[in-house]
Amino acid sequence: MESKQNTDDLTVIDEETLFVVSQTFKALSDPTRIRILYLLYQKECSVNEIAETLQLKQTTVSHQLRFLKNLRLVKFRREGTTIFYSPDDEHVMNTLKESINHASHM
Amino acid sequence: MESKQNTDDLTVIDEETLFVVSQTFKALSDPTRIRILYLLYQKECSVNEIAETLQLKQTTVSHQLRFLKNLRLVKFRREGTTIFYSPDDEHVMNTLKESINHASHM
DNA sequence: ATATTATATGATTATATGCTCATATATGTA
DNA sequence: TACATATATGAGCATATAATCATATAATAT
Repeated sequence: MESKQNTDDLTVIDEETLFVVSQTFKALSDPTRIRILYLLYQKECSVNEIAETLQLKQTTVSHQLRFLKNLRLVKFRREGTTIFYSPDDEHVMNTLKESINHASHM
Repeated sequence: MESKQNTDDLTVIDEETLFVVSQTFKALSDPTRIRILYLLYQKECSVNEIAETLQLKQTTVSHQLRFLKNLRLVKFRREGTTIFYSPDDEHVMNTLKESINHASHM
């Protein structure tokens, strides 16, 4: 782990790691994004499929997909006019699944 | 897992789980809270120790600790006028540590 | 070229968030 | 009691965020 140590032997998180980690958790901190990711985890979906399944506006889904795309948490492929999205970060998806499991067993 | 299934066999996250999970990740989505939690993971600290170590205002630390306390992510004990904080959710701390490790190895 | 369908983008608005200041509360001590 | 120290709280402000509307872009078919 990239880190510095002070005189008390405390490990300090470097700036870049702090940024990446906080951004990643921010992606998972919104109910809409969680629902989208969890849906994609189960099934590759088009934008409209996501919107219909989760009862969201198409633009809302599109905006959130852009967010997730920027963080490389989802990938996509085009088929005609339709674009299919799927998860693209195994580690983050595992974290999400684990947390959902943990929370739902409380 | 508490869940419902629709005709496409898609698991939908129940409202309560969705709330808990998103709140938990929200706690980890802020750099200041990450730094506080990571410090407490290494060493039980008083409010002032946290503030001095991380170069934060005492009030800032106190507000963030209240946030973390409400989610039961930290616990505390009193010793005179000093209050010592420490982590109180092993699962969340493991998630945080794992993510920091993962991100710092990129 | 025009129409249709799917998706993306920009602007706007309402709400949430995090930090700071001033101040309150709590404990211990002279 | 009065004072000092540690921590907590409330209000205000600046910024971030998420949803929505209107509209743009892209691919396809007629």
